[in-house]
Amino acid sequence: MNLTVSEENYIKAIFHLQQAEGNVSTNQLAASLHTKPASVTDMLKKLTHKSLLEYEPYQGVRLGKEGKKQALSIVRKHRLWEFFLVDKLQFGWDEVHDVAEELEHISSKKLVDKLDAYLGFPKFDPHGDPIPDSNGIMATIRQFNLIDVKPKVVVEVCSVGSQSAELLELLRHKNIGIGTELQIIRKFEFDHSVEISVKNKPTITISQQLAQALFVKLV
Amino acid sequence: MNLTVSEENYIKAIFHLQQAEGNVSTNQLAASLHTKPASVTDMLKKLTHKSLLEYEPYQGVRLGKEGKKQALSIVRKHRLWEFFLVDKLQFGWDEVHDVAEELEHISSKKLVDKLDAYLGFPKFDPHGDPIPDSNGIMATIRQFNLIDVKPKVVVEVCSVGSQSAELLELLRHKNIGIGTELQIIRKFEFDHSVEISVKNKPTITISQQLAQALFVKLV
DNA sequence: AATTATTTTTAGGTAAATCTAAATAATTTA
DNA sequence: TAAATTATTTAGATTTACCTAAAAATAATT
Repeated sequence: MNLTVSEENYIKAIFHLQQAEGNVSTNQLAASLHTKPASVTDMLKKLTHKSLLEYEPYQGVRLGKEGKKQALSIVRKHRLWEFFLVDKLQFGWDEVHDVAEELEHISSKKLVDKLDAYLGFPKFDPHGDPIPDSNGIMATIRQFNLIDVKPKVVVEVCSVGSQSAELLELLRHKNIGIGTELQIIRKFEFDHSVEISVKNKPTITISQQLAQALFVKLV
Repeated sequence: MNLTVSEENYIKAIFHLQQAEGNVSTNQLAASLHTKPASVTDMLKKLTHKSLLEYEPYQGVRLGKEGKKQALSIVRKHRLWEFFLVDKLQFGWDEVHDVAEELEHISSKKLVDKLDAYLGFPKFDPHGDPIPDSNGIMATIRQFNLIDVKPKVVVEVCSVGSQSAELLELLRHKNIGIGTELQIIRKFEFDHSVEISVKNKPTITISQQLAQALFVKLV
């Protein structure tokens, strides 16, 4: 099933809007895609014809089985590229979205799977959203990037960004591992470093790079 | 100047066909782009209107100043992505072209420059073609990837693929450096390893990975 | 040089993805 | 529930990048 960039963007938008409730409305889609309702209706008909959607005129739309599969593939690519941009190319976590919007449409499955392996099969992207694996399965508990957590909050480390030797060494040195509880003390604007307290011991400071590699959940 | 994917493909095709002689013909372009001459004429008019080409009806076409700049930018992206795929994602040098054809159209300049830095500012892609730098300047002497050189040929090492510590250590161990002369003895199909003789000493065997990291010129 | 062959352009048409304006269905409100 | 409002669809155009077929320009050949 080969989709155009435009078709992929519709599938992705429906996927994101569908999350909580059932059907997605034409107007919601038009707003989300910065297009007009009439254009949406056209595309819904086309994608329904391709068996990607379940759509009844005037009743909104939801993804069909094949549509879900396609959506997960696009989301997987988007989030893997975001991870790559932050972890390898030193982009800030807040400047990767637009580039990933372009990269997610590169079609090679082999590329995506090799990228995934190269990155160490990360489970969460730099915004804390789960990355579907090559079978479309992803974690359900939402995690946060440590750098996004507000001061005073207590969190528990769930996973780390990559399995690189350098990162693991640094974590051991700082006594941080999966399951470690820590409290955010304060954040410094200048270099985005974060002051934390691990297991109620004296505070330490960790760099922006390290904070971005830690995924946590609220406790 | 924002170009569509199709426009970029025309600019790139003209760039490659233009290399030796002066003007590129409509038929040449049609063949190269797998399209029809009539379509080419349409696009040539459009790109001329955008001041990218110098085009006289029936006289063929060549890139203008702005067209050259755009072409170099596309070629730069294509070759950097090829380098990335081979050097980081472990693609074979012969399976990267199609994926790079897609990646070269990603527009972010910041992405390309960061990728360049991440790769260690390589001067040649995995096929030995020079990679333009961010100002569009590239090496003029054509180099070959060692893995492409036929048995019996004597070559001189010109540059290495990356500056990684692991690669440099391996090269020191094998007594290979910039300027080293070596002869290709034979190549093994099974694992693509290459038997070579360094400075007329007894032969040694180098892996596919190492051979792909070495760029050489004929002596 | 005149004819033939080739190349290139023009003219008119198609499919994808968009648009505006008008018509129709669904929902809300008085 | 009937009218008013909102949401959605239909109808008809537009733009981009293609196409085919025919006309025009250039090049090759006798």
